[in-house]
Amino acid sequence: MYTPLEQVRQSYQESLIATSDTAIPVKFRFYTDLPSIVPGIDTKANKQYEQQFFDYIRAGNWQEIHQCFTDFIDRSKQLGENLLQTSQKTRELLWIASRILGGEMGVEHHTQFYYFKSTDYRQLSAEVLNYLKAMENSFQDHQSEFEADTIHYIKQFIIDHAHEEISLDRIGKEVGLSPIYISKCFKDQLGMNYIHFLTECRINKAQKLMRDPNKTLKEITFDVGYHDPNYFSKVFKKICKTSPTEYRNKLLHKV
DNA sequence: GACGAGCGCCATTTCATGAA
DNA sequence: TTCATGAAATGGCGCTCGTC
Repeated sequence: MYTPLEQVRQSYQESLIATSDTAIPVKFRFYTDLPSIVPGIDTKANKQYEQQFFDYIRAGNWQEIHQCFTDFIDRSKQLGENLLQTSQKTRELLWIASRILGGEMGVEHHTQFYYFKSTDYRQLSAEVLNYLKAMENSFQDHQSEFEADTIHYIKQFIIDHAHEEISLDRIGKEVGLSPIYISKCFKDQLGMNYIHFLTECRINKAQKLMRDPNKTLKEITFDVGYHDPNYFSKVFKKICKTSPTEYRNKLLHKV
């Protein structure tokens, strides 16, 4: 509960989340008591972890999603967090994952997050894994049903060859289709242009390469498929809202 | 490394055509 | 009618160069 008037908005938002499912068998819920996704670290870092978790869902990276939940439950157990609170936070994350899959990606699934019956952390882990398995199955069904094989192949081809000289012409020859037709299908099915997808692949790879402090930005520029460090810097800033140097400094805790 | 200007090429869009 | 492709116009991307 908040007393000052200026905190009404915060109170309202928290109430919306807390009351999102009336089927939960608890009388009271104290939102601020819920543990964070990574117990023991600050709020900002937690936000980053949560953002990464959402990216894993969007990318369909189920191995990492499983790992996130396992890590969260293990850490909560080690820190002696209350089981009910951990269970509630887990439900919240599952619910968000469900919203991303359904709302953003059109994945139909019928998993109901009523409540966990678990009486210890081991059972909680097992229940969560079951929920995740069901969600993953829905995701896989959706993929096979709606994503044409050709577009899937082209996506993989771009990911695998993003660091090379790549064009719609080359892809067209690879799959035996017109570059113009490929461009149209790509936009229709993925909602983004071919070049946008290619750029994101390159920037993602660059972000990973920046973890190596021995690699210069010039080297990374060439490693990801660009030929000009200046242009790479411009594209990186446009996509990431920060310069390559600033990003790397934050990554390596040099701020 | 960051930024801006300028240029050429390429991707996208729109419309049209032909084949099945 | 649908699918695959082509032509033309247009806008934006990618790059170079110069400067700080």
